[in-house]
Amino acid sequence: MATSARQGPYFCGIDAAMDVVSGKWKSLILWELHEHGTRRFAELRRGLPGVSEKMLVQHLREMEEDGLVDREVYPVVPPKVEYSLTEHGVSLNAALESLAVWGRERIERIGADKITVEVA
Amino acid sequence: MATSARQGPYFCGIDAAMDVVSGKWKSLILWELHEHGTRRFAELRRGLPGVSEKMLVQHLREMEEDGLVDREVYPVVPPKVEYSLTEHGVSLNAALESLAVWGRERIERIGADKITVEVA
DNA sequence: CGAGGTGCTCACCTCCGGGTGAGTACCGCA
DNA sequence: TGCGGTACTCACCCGGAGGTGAGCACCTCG
Repeated sequence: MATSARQGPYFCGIDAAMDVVSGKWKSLILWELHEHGTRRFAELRRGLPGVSEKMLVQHLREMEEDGLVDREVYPVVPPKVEYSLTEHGVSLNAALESLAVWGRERIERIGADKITVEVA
Repeated sequence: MATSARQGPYFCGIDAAMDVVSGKWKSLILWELHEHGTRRFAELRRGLPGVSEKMLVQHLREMEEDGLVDREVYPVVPPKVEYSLTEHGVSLNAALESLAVWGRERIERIGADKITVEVA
């Protein structure tokens, strides 16, 4: 899935969007990038407690293929790669905002625990 | 997962919402119910080509637990069960609308096939 | 001189979401 | 009489998403 375009036939717009967001960390990556603008690999890893490096790379690669994130590699001696949102990534985030609002209301309703991420 | 409240700790509102929509057919069920109002089990099954009965039941039960759908059983001789959206289901659908718009734009961009469901 | 950080890749394994197919209790229709 | 429809449940299996841990090439800091 990571190396091939997904583009499966869709029933409606929803699953076309879901396809792009499906993946345990996709939406969180989107959110991180939205909050902080440009981030390096290790910064993202630290910002998403619990993510494995493999999954981070994999999801970032998929999101790059989907045209959601930009990946800029600096050929310096200690490797440096910067990730940022493309315009499509930004607009997807905007579309997710109303979902986020609904989710927050749901959290209130059911009284679930919420992890508050410490922003270093 | 079907029989226990999911309520896991969430990073943010998005995954609280995603939790509720995660499942291959959840968003489509939501859409069906939104389009047609009240639907019977077999009507939903026919409206979602490719869904297995087990998955339909399972998803409907989860969505009932999550307070998204109402399930009304008529104790008549040929079994009759009607499903409809609760207010939370309706509001979730509204929140998904902007996602759907984004998804439709993405379909345009990548030129993916789209399954057009014939509404009988 | 070694530990640790940077951005990965690779191999392996586990778990569970989802599919398949059968069974059920009752009815109407041909 | 038996087939098909209604609304399920149950048992089983498979594939893939996701986790674990190692390795790598190079550098800097203690």
